Amino acid sequence: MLLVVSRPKVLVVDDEENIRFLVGSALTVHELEVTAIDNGADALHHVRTESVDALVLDINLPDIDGFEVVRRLRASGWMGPVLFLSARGTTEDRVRGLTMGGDDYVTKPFALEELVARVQVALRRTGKLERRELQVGDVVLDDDAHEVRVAGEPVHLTPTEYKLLRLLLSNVGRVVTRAQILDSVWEYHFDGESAIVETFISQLRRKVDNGEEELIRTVRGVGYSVREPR
Amino acid sequence: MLLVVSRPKVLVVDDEENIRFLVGSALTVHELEVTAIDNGADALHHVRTESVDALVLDINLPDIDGFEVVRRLRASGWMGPVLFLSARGTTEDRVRGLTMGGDDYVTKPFALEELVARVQVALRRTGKLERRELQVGDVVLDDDAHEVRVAGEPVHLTPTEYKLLRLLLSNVGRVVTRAQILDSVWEYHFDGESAIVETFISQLRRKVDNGEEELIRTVRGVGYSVREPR
DNA sequence: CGAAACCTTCAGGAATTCCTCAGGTTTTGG
DNA sequence: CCAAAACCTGAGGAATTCCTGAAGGTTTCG
Repeated sequence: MLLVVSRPKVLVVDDEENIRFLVGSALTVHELEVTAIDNGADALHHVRTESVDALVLDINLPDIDGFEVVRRLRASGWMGPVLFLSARGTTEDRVRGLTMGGDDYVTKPFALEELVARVQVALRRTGKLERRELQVGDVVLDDDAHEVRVAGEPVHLTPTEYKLLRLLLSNVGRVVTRAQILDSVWEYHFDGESAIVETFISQLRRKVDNGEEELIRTVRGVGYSVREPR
Repeated sequence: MLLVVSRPKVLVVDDEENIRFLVGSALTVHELEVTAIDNGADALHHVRTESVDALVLDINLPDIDGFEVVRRLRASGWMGPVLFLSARGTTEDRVRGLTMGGDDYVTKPFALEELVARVQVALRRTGKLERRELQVGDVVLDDDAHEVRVAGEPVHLTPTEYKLLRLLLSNVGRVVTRAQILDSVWEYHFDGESAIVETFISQLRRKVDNGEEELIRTVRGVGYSVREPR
């Protein structure tokens, strides 16, 4: 059963088709609902009539300057976060002045991953994006805090233990093979004879498995799995 | 449902179109309600008939000198804060003499960021804008006073230490990676080999971390985080 | 210009984490 | 029921990561 939570809505405004496509794709892949517009006037109209949670906005637009777009939006009461895009050098000083506080800016060319990350940070700050958590039973893995809690109590895991638990939890109900584990947690592509997986599984169980009902199940000859919570 | 809180109103008076636009944009983006006027007479009229919480005022106006504008406003009982703009050198001495009673001045060319910050400080002083403080446990970072207090006692931080602490506190409950730190506090996009983050974390801990329960937690292999207060 | 404050690098040492090994336990198949 | 296979787990040295003081260089301010 899948509960579809309404996803945060991001409006991307840029006159370059190319940028719109790239940024739009990247954001969509990361579970955001994206609309793309190529000019300031339509963008203004869209924000005012639809609900928009965040704005990615080029400064050099064909009609209305990006700053002016934000100025007008603020004047009409829209308070959402804005991420400015600008070509390096041209407007850096102006941007710097405008982007204290909640807003942010990145200069082209930029790394898509970074841009996505910043949009997500902004959305989390405004509460539009929930925490990235994996939960099974009373074990919670919080990717933002990079912390694991068992029955509410924080439990300390080493980086490798964390990666392993993360892999298992994101495959609830499925068996993860030893090869998959080696491939994903370590970067071995070979395998063969190493008890390293067993060693870490063992440590994980000690830290995370609270006697009652075993969280990590051994599937003999195959790998390990975490059972779905009833 | 949207609750529109009334925003502080700022009047910008300058005869240069360019300045009006820049300053106006910067202030609007930062959630202030801005009106822009290009001469002294209209400015006088506006302040007297509308409600204005703060004034950004060029000294060299085409009609009435900026000083004179303020003199008359004070005479008619308007007590709001004034931020003078002046070209470097020309009137610095005179300004200095006039800006005792809570007013302030900046010389052109100025950084927008700085100007916005000063307007905000003035508005907070007069109670029109709430204070921005970040607090976790008994550590308080006061952005207006640019001051940090631990258990009530002021603690001196260098600018870089301050930025770092600010970054950590504004991401409570979330891990800030070493890369994010370098990106945000320094402006490195490159490298990975520098103990500089560790060095500053170390100094910060010495100044801010009062034995009891560690404020800044090391997340090995990832970065640092400040845990939410329980 | 000189002093003070600040930033940055470096290096030794401390703390943590990784990973192999070896011996024990459980499961499987005949 | 037995033997082999598969798995579990503790220990300890090696490797990595982090901490922190000191020293040199830079900037700021009077």
